[in-house]
Amino acid sequence: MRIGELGRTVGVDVETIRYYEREGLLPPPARAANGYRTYGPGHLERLAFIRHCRALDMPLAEIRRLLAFVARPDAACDDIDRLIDEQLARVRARLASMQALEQQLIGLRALCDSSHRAADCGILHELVAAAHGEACACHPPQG
Amino acid sequence: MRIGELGRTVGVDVETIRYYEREGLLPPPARAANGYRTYGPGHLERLAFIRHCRALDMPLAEIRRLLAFVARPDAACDDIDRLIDEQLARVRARLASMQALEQQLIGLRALCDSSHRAADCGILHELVAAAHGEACACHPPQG
DNA sequence: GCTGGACCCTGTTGTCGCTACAGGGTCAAG
DNA sequence: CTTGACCCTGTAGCGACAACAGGGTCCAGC
Repeated sequence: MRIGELGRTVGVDVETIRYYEREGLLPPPARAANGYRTYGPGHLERLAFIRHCRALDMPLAEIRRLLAFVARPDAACDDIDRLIDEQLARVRARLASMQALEQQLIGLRALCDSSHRAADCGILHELVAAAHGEACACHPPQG
Repeated sequence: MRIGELGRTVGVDVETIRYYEREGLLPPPARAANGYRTYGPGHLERLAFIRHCRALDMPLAEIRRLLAFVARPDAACDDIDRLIDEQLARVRARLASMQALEQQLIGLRALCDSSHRAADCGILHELVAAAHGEACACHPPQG
């Protein structure tokens, strides 16, 4: 199996596969006489594993840690739990800040809903007022 | 006003201010005899505007567009509305995908909650199963 | 035999929004 | 006269790729 077929099968770009190899996430495959990379089912499985973890938005460093657990099945799995918990905490923190951001944008959008000149635009006024340090819908006094 | 005072006042790192100047977001200030940058109230206002927009997670390219509107107050503000709408759409799309991700991680976490060997870890099994293309809690059949 | 196009290779550079140096200059206080 | 805070330019790094440049390889069709 060559790199193109592997990429199509797993749904990963060819350049990304080579990148994972450079980064040590995927072991270097055998080479054909012409220098082409030749992959086996083990590579396919490992790449699919990486892709799945990436779909869960895990950074490559954490995937590396997980791959180490796959290789050592006798280790305690407390660390795996902790890894997922950390990941969940990060996602939730990011979620909260994005929800706040959504509210700010909704407030800003409500200030302008008809067609007029930029000079009278509530959105622009609000942003400029913020620049003056005045109270604004985006950054109310309570923080 | 020198760069350090400007940075402290607005709450922007000194290196970031120089970066904004390089990127053309902030006009090059006058220089003192010793070469130090010398800022006036106009710079302060503009930098605060940028900072506020960045707090709304706008990419620098969009802030550039907004700054162009501030400079031309007679332009129609439809584009400003559209810009905020686009921003809101991006935030909401990201929000939806992060909520899905949170659910996937919760499902994954539920598979393992006691101390045992990695070989028996439900999380690891699930991730490996995903690598085999089998149905999994993270990527259920309906997509 | 020869050409076109799909595929493969290595290596470098670009993306975004900073951040962190390295290696120097300037200035006021002690 | 030295210390330390501040300033300068320029370059490299981050994460996770994407997008080339500039080549080699292979197979089908004419």
